[in-house]
Amino acid sequence: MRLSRLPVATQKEAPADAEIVSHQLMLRAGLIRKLAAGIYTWLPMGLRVVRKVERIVREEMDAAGGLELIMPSVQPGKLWRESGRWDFYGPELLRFTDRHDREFCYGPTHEEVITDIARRELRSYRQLPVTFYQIQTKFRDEIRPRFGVMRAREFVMKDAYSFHLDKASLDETYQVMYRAYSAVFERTGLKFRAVEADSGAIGGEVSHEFHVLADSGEDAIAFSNASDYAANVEAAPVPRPSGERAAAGDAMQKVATPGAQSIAEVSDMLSVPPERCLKTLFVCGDNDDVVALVLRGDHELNAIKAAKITGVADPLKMAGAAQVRSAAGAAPGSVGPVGLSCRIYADHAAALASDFVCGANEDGFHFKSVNWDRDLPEPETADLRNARAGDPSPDGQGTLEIARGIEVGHIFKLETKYSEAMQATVLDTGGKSVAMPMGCYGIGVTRVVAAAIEQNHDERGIIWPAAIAPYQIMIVPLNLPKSARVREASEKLYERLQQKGYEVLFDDRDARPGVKFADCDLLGIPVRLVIAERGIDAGTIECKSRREPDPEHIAADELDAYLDSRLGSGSS
RNA sequence: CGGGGCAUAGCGCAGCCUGGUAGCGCGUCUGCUUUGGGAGCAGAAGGUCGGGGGUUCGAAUCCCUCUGCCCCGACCA
Repeated sequence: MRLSRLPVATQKEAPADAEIVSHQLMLRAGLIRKLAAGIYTWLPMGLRVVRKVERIVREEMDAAGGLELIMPSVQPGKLWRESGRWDFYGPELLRFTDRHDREFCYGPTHEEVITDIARRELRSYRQLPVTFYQIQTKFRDEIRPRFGVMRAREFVMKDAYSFHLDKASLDETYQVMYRAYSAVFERTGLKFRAVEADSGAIGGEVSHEFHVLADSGEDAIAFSNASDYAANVEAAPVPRPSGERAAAGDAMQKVATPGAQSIAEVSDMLSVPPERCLKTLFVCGDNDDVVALVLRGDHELNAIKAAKITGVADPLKMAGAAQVRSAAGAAPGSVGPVGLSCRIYADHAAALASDFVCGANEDGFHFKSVNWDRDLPEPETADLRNARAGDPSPDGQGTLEIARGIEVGHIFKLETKYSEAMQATVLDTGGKSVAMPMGCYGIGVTRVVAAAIEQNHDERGIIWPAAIAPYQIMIVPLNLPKSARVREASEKLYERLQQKGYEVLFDDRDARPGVKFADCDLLGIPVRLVIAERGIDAGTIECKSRREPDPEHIAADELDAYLDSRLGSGSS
């Protein structure tokens, strides 16, 4: 590709509404353009990256036995009524009617359609197991699209669905997909981690998310420093601590804490460390009541764990100030578990505290030297908090560290949720009709592109891993208009490298060197080859890897070896 | 959905308070000079000031309204 023929110019400044670095760089480098909130055009340079990712995904899906198909993006509402999701899905589902006033939606996901396919095509256990997949544009009408294509409304996703005779077969395919996903992200050249995740509303079983590691990631993931264990923090269990509660000391005492609302303020005022200040959170119960959750001041409530407690509303909803006052008789900053009549659950660690501080349920007052069993009944205990760095790993090996991640893949077992609702059955070996257990496996293709940039960039621009770079090599001739030798040498090199199968950008513009270097860095092309009079005289080519600080001057006949070492063996 | 903000040239912004026919930087085009890290000089093109309505002799500017976009919040004890 000759840069002079690429009409999309790079930009020095990013639009003011681009918040995160990947969004800014994608705009500046001319990868994408916004059409509307959360809706983007992929320009030629950006599309190439999307295609690279798609190709890796497709190859690994095929290798794992997946069968590619494409389902419609527009889906009849009727199907969604069958599965029960028409009413359940909410405003994220973009709905509309056709001219005959029939209901339709733009697919945010394709369980209904694939289950419909399966129920029509699959009759016998002999056809199973089978995995279908597609790479397709989806639409979710997010409340608040942001971060460019990272959290867009329209996006490209690979979704796969597997169908089975029984649970054992599903488990087996799940493992196959787990390995396929690992292979996909391995090949992209990104640093990633597979983590245990909350499976959400469906099924109790553990699912796995694949995260691209990046400091800007929206998810926190916990992983052991001594084993393979890794989990989304929201799903990481915190085992009950083994220690004994220390003996109670002084008698409970009420102290004035005027103006002290937060744990930090109370802790400061009373000179008691946060871990011995217990906080009490009121959440909505199942039926109009409230439930009190007690945690150590230095711990964070885990909403997903809390919502799983019987009697607590799911999804979790914090009680309003009025509800708190009627339950505790004080404002949120001065409430505690002593004397409450509602149900109380204490996090394991909070239940282990002794001589602790908590709100006195009277505005502006706290209790000191409070002890379970002495000053208030032993609480029911539960795992309520987020895991944090330094906690013991749930698998018993090592301690946890926390990293940030961007969720780019998720695999989970649907079991028979859809096959039962939509009567997707096959005859088993005994001739009996059984609903097929299903698996569901997604990869956010366009999000992978953004995540790759979040993980790989510097102040000059993008640093593509070679496997997903839009082009592998940029030829930068200097003083092209005036030097026939430079023109000849660079044209020849351009020709030769393309012949070898490399994807090459040729900066044949009449621009100053600084402009060319800056664009090359911004675009993140892995290898830059500078052609100038000097090098021609010396018989060398200046080769620079985007990842390395300094160029190397390589003899012309060593070039292939250099490229091999930086890009892997040639061809695309 | 609640709260806040913004909308002026392709991009980044000023002008608005205090009404008088729109400006800066980058980019684009032409010419000359320049050519190893976003060059210099000279010239040029490009704007229904988001839409509609109102006030006024006169509105980018004041008022009303609509639309679009952005930010914050939806763990706080």
